Amino acid sequence: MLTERQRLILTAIVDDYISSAEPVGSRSISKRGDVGYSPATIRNEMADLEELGFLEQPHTSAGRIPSHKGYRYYVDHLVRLDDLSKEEVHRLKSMFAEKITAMEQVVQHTASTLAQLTNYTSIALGPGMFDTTLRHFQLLPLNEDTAVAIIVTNTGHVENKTVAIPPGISTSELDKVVNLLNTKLAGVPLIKLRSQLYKEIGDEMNKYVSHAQEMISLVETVLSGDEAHREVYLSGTTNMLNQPEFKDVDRIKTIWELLEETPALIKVIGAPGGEEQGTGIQVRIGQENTHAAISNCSLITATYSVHGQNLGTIGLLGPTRMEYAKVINLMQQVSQQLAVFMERYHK
Amino acid sequence: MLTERQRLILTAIVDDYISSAEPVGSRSISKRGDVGYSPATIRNEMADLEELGFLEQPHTSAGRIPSHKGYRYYVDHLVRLDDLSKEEVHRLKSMFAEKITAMEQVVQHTASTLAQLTNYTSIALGPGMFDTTLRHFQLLPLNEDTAVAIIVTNTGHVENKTVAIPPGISTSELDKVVNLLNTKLAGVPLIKLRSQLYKEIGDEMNKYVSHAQEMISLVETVLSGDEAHREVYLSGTTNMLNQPEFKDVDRIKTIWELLEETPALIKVIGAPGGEEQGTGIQVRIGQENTHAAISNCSLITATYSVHGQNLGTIGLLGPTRMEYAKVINLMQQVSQQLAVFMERYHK
DNA sequence: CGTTAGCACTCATCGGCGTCGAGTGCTAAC
DNA sequence: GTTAGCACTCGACGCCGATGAGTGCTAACG
Repeated sequence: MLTERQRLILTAIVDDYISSAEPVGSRSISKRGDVGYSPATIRNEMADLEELGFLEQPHTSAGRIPSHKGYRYYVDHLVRLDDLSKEEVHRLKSMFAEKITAMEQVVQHTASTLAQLTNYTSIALGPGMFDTTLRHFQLLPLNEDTAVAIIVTNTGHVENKTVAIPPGISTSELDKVVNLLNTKLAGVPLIKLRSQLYKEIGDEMNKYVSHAQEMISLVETVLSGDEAHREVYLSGTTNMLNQPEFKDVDRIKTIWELLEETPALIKVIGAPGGEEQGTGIQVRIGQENTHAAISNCSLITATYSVHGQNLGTIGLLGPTRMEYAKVINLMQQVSQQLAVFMERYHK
Repeated sequence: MLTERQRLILTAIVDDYISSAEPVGSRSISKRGDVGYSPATIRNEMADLEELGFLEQPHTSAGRIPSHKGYRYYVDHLVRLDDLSKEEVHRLKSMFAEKITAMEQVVQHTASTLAQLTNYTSIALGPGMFDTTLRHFQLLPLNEDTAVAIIVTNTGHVENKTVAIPPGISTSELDKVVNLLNTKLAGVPLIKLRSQLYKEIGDEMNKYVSHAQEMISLVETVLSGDEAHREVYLSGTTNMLNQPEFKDVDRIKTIWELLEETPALIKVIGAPGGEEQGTGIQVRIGQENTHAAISNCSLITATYSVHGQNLGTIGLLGPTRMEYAKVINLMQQVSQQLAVFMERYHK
């Protein structure tokens, strides 16, 4: 579709613009050395590229900047993934070489390191509970009308919730119920927990426990909402402010409001988008993002999974003028390392 | 120190500036009606007030704005606390009328409501563990080399941490240790937990448990760091961007970096400052704040406590040009309501 | 003697205007 | 096909002068 020369020039323009943030003119491309043509020739090609929709001009007498389509073509066909710097490799390795820690911590730490290495904002979606199972359930009374309920999953995730104890229930009855739950429901996937509740232990409850109905609804309260509950970790949010495209407060504001809104964020980061050559890395450029607030941002995401089961996502958010080569490269590395870690962790 | 008329004029200027964010001139004060003097007279008084350090002039031919000293005097002597609006009262009441929930949730919810009502940024320092005691300790193996440790306090707070199990330790031994800890250390204040560890159970461990040393250091790992660990909840961070004084990106940046840095934030919010007439409300204006990033902000904090024991703090951060009357009023209400809630909660 | 009207003065803001220069598109020559 | 040359466009920048809000001072007023 594009001639070799056009690809060469487009690459040069995108690279230039990524590092300078200013419209790039024919003269500066010509001077770079890697494109051996005069400004005039380059100008002709640039006019063609603009007609084809890969470039645009902020105003008549300015240089060109890549359009979304231009970035997309660049990411899909032109970007060259050079090697990571030693520092980057070191930082990544050391992260996964640490002592055994909770899965969530690793994800969080990874995201924060990515934000530091790239100077963009990282958004990490913590592991979901799709295939996690109940490891342990506990109900600890704090006083006569309150108790704290604790759920531990096989992945080591701990959820807790304070609940009211229905009046007239003794401690021994609570214990009985908790024991019943642990023996009958241990190993059951969290998402099936509520449906299994009646099936497995409804009868026994009615037989052995007074106030059975109250107890069941108590347990239901504890379980409710937890399936959908996902942690979102943000890091490097102030990095955004370093980018010249966000020197305007209004633009920051809409983005920031999105970042504060966890559910919207989950939707944004989870949406499907352009996939980068089957590596699980997705690149969403500008309006390819579902949310208007980041329609002039690019979001690059990597998912982490175990046994083919997608657990969560790590994303990097920056301007469309993003260092795609560096970021995609980093993401690939991280994705691989995370996969190894998860395999080991889940055994 | 100031004449009645000076106080009247200072009040008018501060009020005006708070609502308009622009230097206020003699003419506009005169026109307000509540100060029955001509612009000329007011000009004379303004010159005096400036000489005394209560006002300053951005440039020669502009109006006056309050200096830090001016704000301080206003807050200490002039501010009039009018009644809260019905909506505000309603929001506050409904917050504490909710069902029994975890203390942390109430604090968090309170802070977020304050941010919404005031359009400033709220910073809440979660309850510390000063007088909380150990309610329950648990160690759940996830696989042969990892376990998740859970600590529950008498206030219903749950901490958890994933730890490595020293090789060669059986499940039954773990159980033995956990039981020992629960029977011997339940009710012990968290801050004394580590020191009591050796005293109370060192002997028994050595007697009944193999690998005693490893087990003790395992438990120590679990306990380490938790005493100092405080949750910080932010809310309404984007509200900052609505203030005209923060339309400049650089200023936002330094503030935001502070907000991202939990330990620094704890220090800032916990520092002592000007106290408002013995109500526990503290007002820190401009450079009274310990951190340079917020030297042109005001921070108003209220502490919540139980039995005279200070548990945590809720703060509101805004420009020095803050609606002191409204905010102080709200804070007083919240502080009282929180105290009642905590009393009830702690019983 | 406190208060106020009058007036000259200061200074930030804003729109208009000319200059500058980066970059383009077109044409003609190589 | 490539490139030098050139006229043209247009945003950025700096320099006015006008405008107007606000001041400080002085003199008059009750």
